[in-house]
Amino acid sequence: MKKITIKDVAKAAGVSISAVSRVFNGYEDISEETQKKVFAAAEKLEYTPNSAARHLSTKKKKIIALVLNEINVTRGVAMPLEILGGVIDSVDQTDYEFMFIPTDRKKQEKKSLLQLAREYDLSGIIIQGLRTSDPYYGELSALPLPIVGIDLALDDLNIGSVAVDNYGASIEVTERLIHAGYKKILFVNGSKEAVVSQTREAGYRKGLGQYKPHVLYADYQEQKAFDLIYEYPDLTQFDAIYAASDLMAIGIIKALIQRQMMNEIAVVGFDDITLASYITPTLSTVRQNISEITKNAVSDVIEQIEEGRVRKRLVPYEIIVRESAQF
Amino acid sequence: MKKITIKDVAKAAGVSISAVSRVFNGYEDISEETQKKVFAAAEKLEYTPNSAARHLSTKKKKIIALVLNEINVTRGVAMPLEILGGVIDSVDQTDYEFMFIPTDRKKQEKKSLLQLAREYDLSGIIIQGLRTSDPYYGELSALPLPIVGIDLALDDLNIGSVAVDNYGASIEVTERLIHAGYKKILFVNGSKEAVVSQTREAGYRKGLGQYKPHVLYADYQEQKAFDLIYEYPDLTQFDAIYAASDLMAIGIIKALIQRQMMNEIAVVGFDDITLASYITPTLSTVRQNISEITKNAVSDVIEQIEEGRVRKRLVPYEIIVRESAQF
DNA sequence: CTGAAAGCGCTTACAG
DNA sequence: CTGAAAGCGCTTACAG
Repeated sequence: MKKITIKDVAKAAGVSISAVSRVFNGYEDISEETQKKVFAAAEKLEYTPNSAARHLSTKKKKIIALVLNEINVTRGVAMPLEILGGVIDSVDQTDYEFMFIPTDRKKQEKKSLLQLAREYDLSGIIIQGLRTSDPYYGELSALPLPIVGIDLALDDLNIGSVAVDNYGASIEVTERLIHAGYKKILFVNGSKEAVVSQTREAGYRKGLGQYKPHVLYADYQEQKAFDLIYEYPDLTQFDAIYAASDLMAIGIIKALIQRQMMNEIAVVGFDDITLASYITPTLSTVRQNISEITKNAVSDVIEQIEEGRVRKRLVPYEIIVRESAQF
Repeated sequence: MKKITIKDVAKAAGVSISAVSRVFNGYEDISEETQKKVFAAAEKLEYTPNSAARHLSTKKKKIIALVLNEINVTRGVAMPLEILGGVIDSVDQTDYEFMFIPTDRKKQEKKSLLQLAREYDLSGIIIQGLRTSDPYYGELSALPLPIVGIDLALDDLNIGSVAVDNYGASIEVTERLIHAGYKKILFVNGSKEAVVSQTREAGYRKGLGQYKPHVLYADYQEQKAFDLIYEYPDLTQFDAIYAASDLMAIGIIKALIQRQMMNEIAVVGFDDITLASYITPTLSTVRQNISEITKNAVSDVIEQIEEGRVRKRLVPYEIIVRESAQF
């Protein structure tokens, strides 16, 4: 493939490469005639400035990276895709460049976040899906770089965060269940390492008040949640099950149906994934507004980059009542 | 954020920058001692070669880009995510770099594929989600660059393609329906512009043989498919409906249930999205093996880059019989 | 085995 | 308003 560089355009337009560069960067002090010649030549040659060269020579870079951890774990859960799409759309409306950096445990061990930031001259990072046990998690506080975590509750005041109000939502779910007469509530949590898990569990415990907590862990997996409930010795001690994710709630519903106990136990999930409204019975759950989250994440990193202000932001949730739990 | 460059490492290690570069690029003719000093210095400084500088100065670039069109159209359909994850995993196992380029109509109009390729010095492109009406679609044939389309049936022998055998699958679905006694089959297609739509429809027509085709279009939308079937004047003229996507099939099932006709009409979908096995009745469909598709797409672009061989590849499908159609 | 130097394709003070 | 030149951080023949 033939390379077309700024020199080719300059020659074709009969001007210097400085002139071409200035035209492409929207400088004001360029005669209209030069602009026209440059654009004409560029168009004819299908010229685009080379990204690497531009990045290398430009002073103030404007690149926001979205670092997504473990995106391909669960088939059928489109949340990382929604986040990706949302962040892309938001960044597109600014003059920042977008960069997508998928990661996982192995990659984290090979290259630190700081190295990643240096490698690509990042201006700021939005990161999602981290567990407390991830290498990047420990690195966060020391990072000399604007950073916003999604679903990441760190006390560190230098790290931005945007998350649905997991704590408040869990309190409300629990309290409403209690008010509706469900006082023996089992909480099926994901993993102890996920920050969201901890927060949701804390809300559940808070919401319970005087009532006794019961917590099991199913690692955010439908099958594990199914097994847990299917094999649980004495389910009659519960009248409601609140799961930290819809997928686990669905596993629980299947197990309850098998055990013919769906009528005796209410089930509430979290996320409002697509499946929630398609299964039978339809699933009551807490909806996260992903596009609200991504919009804020982007505007917050930019604010952090440009003004240094760090925000801890909670995005409102919505409780969706469907067939699996009336409360 | 302090920049650490090759100079800092060279100074810290007490060698020239050439030596540092050679060590990082795995050259053989470097004394072990130099290697150790360089690695020690690099580690201490958390140095990583700057990507832009490296790209600019290196001769043979090795970058494979995944261009995904319109990723955020349908909530709950995780296929683009599966493709993304699959391509990332495959590229990770090679010495090529991965780059993600999301696009849409507007972006396509602003920057051509050729310009994109030049901007990032791409070695090869994997592209998915194109419709025949997209600007990039028309550009494909003239692109002087290794390219593999997913779900893209172009006659052009210079463009690689990997796709499930849409034609064969549609023939088999149709023929099996006929053999099972369903001879009045309605085909609900997506859009006329999508290449996959055309291929699936062709298979349907072929499989019908002597029987009469009936085709409607619902733009791959559940709601449109629902409306179409819900309002269709005389459904008794059909005994089966074959939809070009699961999502439309689900809309159709909902409409048939509303009209109390689910028992009289068999429904078959395409894709095997997660929802297919969760709805009631569970959906018979054609499964695409996404990971097989992505694996082949990556190995095919690389083969095209390195050896110039272009493949047109069909990946096997699997017909999944569930409750909505026994055939 | 090692270093000095040219060059990758841009941007941006600087001088005119 | 315009061009020549330095510099961004690397890689890679080249000479030793």
